[in-house]
Order: sequence, then C-alpha cells, then structure tokens
Amino acid sequence: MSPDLITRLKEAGIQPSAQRLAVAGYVLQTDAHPSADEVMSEVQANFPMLSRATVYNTLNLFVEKGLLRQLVLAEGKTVFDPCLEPHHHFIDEESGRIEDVPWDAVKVGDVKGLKGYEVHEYMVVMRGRKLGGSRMSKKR
Amino acid sequence: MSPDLITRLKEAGIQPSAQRLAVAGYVLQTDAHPSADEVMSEVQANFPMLSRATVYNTLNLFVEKGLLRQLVLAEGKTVFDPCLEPHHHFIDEESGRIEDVPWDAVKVGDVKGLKGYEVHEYMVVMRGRKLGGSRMSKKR
DNA sequence: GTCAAACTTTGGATTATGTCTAAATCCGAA
DNA sequence: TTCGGATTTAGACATAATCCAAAGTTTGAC
Repeated sequence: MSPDLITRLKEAGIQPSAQRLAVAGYVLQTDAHPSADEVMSEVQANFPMLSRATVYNTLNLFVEKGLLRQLVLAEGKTVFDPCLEPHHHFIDEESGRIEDVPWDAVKVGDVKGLKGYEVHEYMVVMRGRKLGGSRMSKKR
Repeated sequence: MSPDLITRLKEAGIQPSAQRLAVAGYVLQTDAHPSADEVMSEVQANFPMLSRATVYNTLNLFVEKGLLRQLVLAEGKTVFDPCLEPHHHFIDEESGRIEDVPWDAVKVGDVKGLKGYEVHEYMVVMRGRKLGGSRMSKKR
C-alpha cells in the first residue's frame, strides 16, 4: 500500500518524504475526521520523528493539493476528511464525533438555483444522537 | 428600544446591567454574524467600560439563555447569530461574510427520517459567491 | 562521486481565541 | 446604612495554529 500512497502524492504534485508518507498513511485512510492534534498523536505512535510544525505543514499542503478537505464544524476544532466526494455530515452531540452521510441519503432541492447567489458547494450539517450503533466513544 | 431590550433580557431570566444591555444592543440586532472580537470592538466604540471577559461571559450567557445561537462555520471563528428561527447559511468565499438563508429557500427532504440517527437540528451550509448585490464589503 | 541549490523539517517564539480566577465593584433589600 | 449575592475586571492561563530562521535532506548537473 505504501507504493500506492507514493503514487497518490506524486499525482497530486507533492514530493514524497518519510514524514509526508507517515501522515498520509493515517490521514488519507481514516474516517475518523481527526484534528491536527489527533493526527500528530496517531502518527507519532509509529513514527516519532515528526514535529508539530510538520504536521500542520503537511495537512495544509494536502488540503491545498486537494487530497484532503478541511472542515470547521464544531467548537474550536478544525478537522480533516479524506473523502473527496460531496457528502453531508452528522455530528453526534454527546461525543462530538463526526460521521459522513452519503450524498444520496438526503435530498436537497435546487440549491444551485438560489437567486442572488452562485453556490459552489454545499452540504447538510446535522446534529443529534447516533442510534443503536453501540460503538463506544473512543474519547480523545 | 432600550426598554424592549430590558424586557427581553428579563424574560430570558437575565438580570440587566449596563454592560449586558450594551452588548445586547448590538448583538441582538445585527445580521452581521459577528465574532466575539467584533462584538467587543463594536460595543466598545460607544461604551468603553467593557472588558474582554465580560464580552465572553455575556455572549455565553445569552447563548445559554437562548437569545443567541452560536455557530462554528468557518476558519477557527465562532460567530453569533441572533436569528432564532431555523435557517440556512451562505458563506461568501471572498469576504468570508455569512448570510442567513430563509428556511423555505431550500427544500431538504426527509432528514429526520435518516435511519440510524436521531437528528435534532440541521441546516444547509453553502459556499460560493454573492451575486450582483453590490453591497460593498464593510470590512471588519 | 561531489557540490550547490532547492526543498523539507524542526524547535521555539509568536499570535489569536477563549477560559479561569480572585479581587474589586455594584446593587437591592432589610 | 449595611449585608450579601451578583457582576465586572485585569491579568494569568490554556490551547490551536502560524511563523521563522537554522539545520538537515534530496536532487540533479557536472
């Protein structure tokens, strides 16, 4: 899988490096919507030679090159989402966890036609409680 | 109009005070979606005896008592919106300005019925360019 | 292989946003 | 007037994120 990552970075116009691959290996393959801090902890577990500045540099670079999306949905935390397809978001009010909601799960009418605005992108942001799921909150 | 504000605060269970009224006079009657910092500057222009701590205390109190809604939509900034009706938001990508979009302007299908989730509230967040409107950006 | 230029990483300083605390102040009721 | 609770305040603290200049690494030309 590492070779794949190298290819993806190169295709995005990013020079691969050990640090960038380590970050990519986590953040491009998670659905956990991690914050910069969480990315740093996760990656440092296996790859300790990684500074905070590099984490921010790398995440910002990935966003700029279109490998990641940056979301600001909740209290003071910027999180990153590797899912590039348009989709919606659900925020669990108890845990703060963010989940992707498939585009087709929610029908939205005629946003692009809103007059007075040229809408480039949009999403539905939902807040509430996750049912049943029983996935215990792995808290930060 | 001041008497009205006093009444609103009291009805919300908030003891009026000079500082609280000054903050209310601005933040409850603007559609500018100000951040805490902007609230402080605006209010201090006419009412200099107001500390940063009080601005935060007051805004948080208003949110808690339901006079304001707190939104986290863009780049690390928490903003406040006195519009209590459900509505959507449009973010101008150039200026960063946030505008309210009436609930009925965008049809959203069947969110509450999303299975697996109990959705308490939701909104559509749109990004793009404001057309024509010619309202010049009164910059921060 | 060697070297220089360009790129990448780094720790620490810096900025920005927001919270906390303890002391001072204000205000209403007895 | 005095008491006690609520409110305000300055400044300390916490946290997220950026900036910076020095050090390390890679690359390609020779």
